[in-house]
Amino acid sequence: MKEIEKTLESKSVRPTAMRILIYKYMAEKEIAVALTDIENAFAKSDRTTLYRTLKTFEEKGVVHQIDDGTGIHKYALCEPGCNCELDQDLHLHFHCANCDETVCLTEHKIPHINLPEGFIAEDANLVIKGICEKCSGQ
Amino acid sequence: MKEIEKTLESKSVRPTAMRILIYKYMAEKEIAVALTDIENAFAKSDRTTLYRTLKTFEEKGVVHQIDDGTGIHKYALCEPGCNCELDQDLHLHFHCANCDETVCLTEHKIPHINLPEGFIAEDANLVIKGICEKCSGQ
DNA sequence: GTAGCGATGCAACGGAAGTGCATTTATTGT
DNA sequence: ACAATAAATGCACTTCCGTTGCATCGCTAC
Ligand SMILES: [Mn+2]
Ligand SMILES: [Mn+2]
Ligand SMILES: [Zn+2]
Ligand SMILES: [Zn+2]
Repeated sequence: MKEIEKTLESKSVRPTAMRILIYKYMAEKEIAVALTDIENAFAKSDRTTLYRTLKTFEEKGVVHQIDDGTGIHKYALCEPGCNCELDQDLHLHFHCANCDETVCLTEHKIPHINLPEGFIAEDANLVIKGICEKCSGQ
Repeated sequence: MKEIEKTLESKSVRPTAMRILIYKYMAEKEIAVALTDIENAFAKSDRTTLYRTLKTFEEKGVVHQIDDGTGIHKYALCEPGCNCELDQDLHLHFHCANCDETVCLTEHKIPHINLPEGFIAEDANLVIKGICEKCSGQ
């Protein structure tokens, strides 16, 4: 518990009760979560607060936003040392077509791509869609 | 003109007036287009028709849908020989942070990725965000 | 204590995707 | 050519999320 407070404070995020709960929820889940997921997990919660909490978390480098192609914004906690604010932690994401869960594959970085003349890369997003380990049954 | 009709018919899409117009519009643009773009291009057009036209085009392999991370569905004509229905034409896409335009880089295929044990890949989406050739000024 | 600022909660807005159903237009069979 | 059938189009409406405005609450500093 104190652990979470320290983490938040180290990223200049005031550790309010709600924020600690959200952080804890995301830490327990090992998959990317959507705003609606959190909303459903906490009966007594307001969507706006959750929305702004995630926004703050993102700005302060507590979480990173994931676009897995479903059209729904998902979020996952940043690993220690993740520099995703600087687009320096370009790991790929896997979205399961069966269970709809999305996971970070933090060990798998996006390979460097040679672009045509004139194109300048600043950020990259690579999502693999398929069947996850849980659903493939092994 | 006859050319377009033949293309559509070869993909079992009836070449109606509207469909030919939309196809022509997409062929002239060299970038991915959103439903709203088409809507604005044709003053006298109904969104539903455009929506369903794009859906038909996609199902029949005339266009492929692009998720460039903006949250807006975009579409581009399939190159001749593109097998994107079968997830066999995994080229990457480039989204310009400056002009918001998205282009297909059909020559640049998504590199093969080794996934952890148990994960089965079926599809992939790679979007590079940055500054396009037009905006980088060369 | 009180002034000030950040966090929270409620309500409402907005864009875009998607659906139901009536109408028009094209195709087919006689 | 005509009727029957199917496909395409148009209008209205819905839903889902993300987003914003504004009032209120609660902590913190002076
Ligand atoms: Mn991630
Ligand atoms: Mn493309
Ligand atoms: Zn799964
Ligand atoms: Zn550009």
